[in-house]
Amino acid sequence: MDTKITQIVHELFAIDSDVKLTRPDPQFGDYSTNVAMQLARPLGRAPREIADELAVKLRETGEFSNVDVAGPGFINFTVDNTIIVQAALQTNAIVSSTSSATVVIETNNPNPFKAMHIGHAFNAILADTIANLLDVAQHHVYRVSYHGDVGLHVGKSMYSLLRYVDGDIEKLHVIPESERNTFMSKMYADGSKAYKEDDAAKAEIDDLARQSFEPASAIYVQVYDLCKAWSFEQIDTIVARLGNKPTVKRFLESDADMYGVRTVRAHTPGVFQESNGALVFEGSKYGSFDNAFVAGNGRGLYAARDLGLMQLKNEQYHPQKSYIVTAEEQRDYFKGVIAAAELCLPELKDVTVNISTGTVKLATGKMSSRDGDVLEIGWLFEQFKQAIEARGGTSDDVIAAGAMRYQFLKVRVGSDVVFDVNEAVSLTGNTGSYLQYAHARARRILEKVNAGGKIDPTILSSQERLLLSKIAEYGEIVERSCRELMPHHICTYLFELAQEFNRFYEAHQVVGDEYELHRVAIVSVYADTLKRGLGVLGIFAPDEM
RNA sequence: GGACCCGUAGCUCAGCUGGAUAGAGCGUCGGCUUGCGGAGCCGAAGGCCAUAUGUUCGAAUCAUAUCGGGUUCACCA
Repeated sequence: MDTKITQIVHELFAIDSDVKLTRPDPQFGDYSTNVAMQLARPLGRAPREIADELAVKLRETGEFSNVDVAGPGFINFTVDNTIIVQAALQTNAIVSSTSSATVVIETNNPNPFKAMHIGHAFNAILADTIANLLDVAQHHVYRVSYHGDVGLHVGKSMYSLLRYVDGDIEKLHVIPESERNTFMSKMYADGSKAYKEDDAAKAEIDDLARQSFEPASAIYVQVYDLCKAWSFEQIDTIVARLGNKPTVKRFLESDADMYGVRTVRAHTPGVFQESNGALVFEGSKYGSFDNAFVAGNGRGLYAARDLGLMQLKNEQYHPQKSYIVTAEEQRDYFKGVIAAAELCLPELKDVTVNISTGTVKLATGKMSSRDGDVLEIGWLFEQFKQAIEARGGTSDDVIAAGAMRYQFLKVRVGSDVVFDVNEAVSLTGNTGSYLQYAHARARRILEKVNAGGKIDPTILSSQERLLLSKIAEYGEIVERSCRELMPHHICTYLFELAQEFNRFYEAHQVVGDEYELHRVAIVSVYADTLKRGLGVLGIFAPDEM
């Protein structure tokens, strides 16, 4: 349709224009373009005059049932019902503008030896959904995870753990699986506290941190290996519970370290400078800040490991793009690491992209792991469950996860999420539960009747037309979400879609009506579209709840 | 202090590749109700889109400045 208009503009005014059709307020028509106003300047003529001239030609094509010029020079199009119905039935035609690429994305990266909280859930859910978008865009997607299994935080946990075990690993084995997360969380918190308050403990923890690279005792190895395994089990379980798709590989900092350090050394001097024994990258020249990649004691730091990780990913997958989703605190930091990586390894140019998220704040106040004021993910599941059951519904993890995912995904990537448990759990308004319910309700109608009817364009009511037109918009919305890697567009759309359906539903009887076959067909397309959209968000669309 | 991000209704947010009267949800107030699942629908009130200047036929959207908030600034991760 837009190419047709471009063509007419060219014939009439000999100008190449970039005609984009937008969806105006329904009162104006089905589609709209402001091309006349854009042409006003180059042509030196009044926009309405140009619009009128274009409108005449456009009417002659016979493709539109109505062409209007309105306002300062908009051209509004109304198409025939047949076109609306056709478009609603062909929503899967998402044209991917770019050709398929190989893409790597970290869909979760919590550290072992620490507990997972709501912030980890946010990161994992968003990253996984972005991976879904990359899937939809026909890329070859590898979902991976990355975990910090070495360093200071390990030292802190090991300090408490070794004291707890006191030479007897059996003391860990007797801890029931259900209590491990809390236990590990406490171990880390205790070690953290000791590190801050006690100089002797600090020295010991520093040594235990060093041992995460080169263990000095058999018991260290035993405890470390067991707790690390526990952590990964825990992480995998929770991430799956959140509705994330499985990852294909787990990268570890302990593996990345060697690669990174070697690369840093190979480019010193040059990319890196030596300063008091440390190897430093002058990130301040690249919109970041000066940062040590290798410490004065020769040990690799976080940045070196991220650099090494980029190499590992490249060796394994040779991706055209590699996405890392992190909190905004790491934004400048990653700018530096990426700049350094591109200088050391030209083949990594323009590959790694850091997508930074906002922070999760609790409506009750700031979240702080130090004060223990964090929302534990298991607790959150329980809250959703209770709220749904309080409404007389039955809930399982899949439904609770859907509600949770939506809460995180509905805001623009980069915005903070203010997580109000009561609001998230309220189940009314713009929530995942509303959409899940909307889907279940539509499915229940479909259960009661025979399918096989067809939508009849000649009898569309205004509500039916609005609903079908909204359904037809699906492809455009998903395309935009994929292009921008912003899932929230889909959330906004699906909510509007469900609202449109509820208006239709309020106005029309489906079952038993003389137009039953026609309406059932509409409900069916609607339910499928809603389900598909929720699917992209990783939200399960239940048939009943 | 430097760099980056943000400031839209009482609250939480969309809208930002410049376009028609700035939209939702929650909350408030008022309707609908013998219903295919009311977790709904309809309506009302509520906005100098932080402020100022500029660019433009046209600015919530772009630019500059100011004010207010956040993040970050090497041997932690």
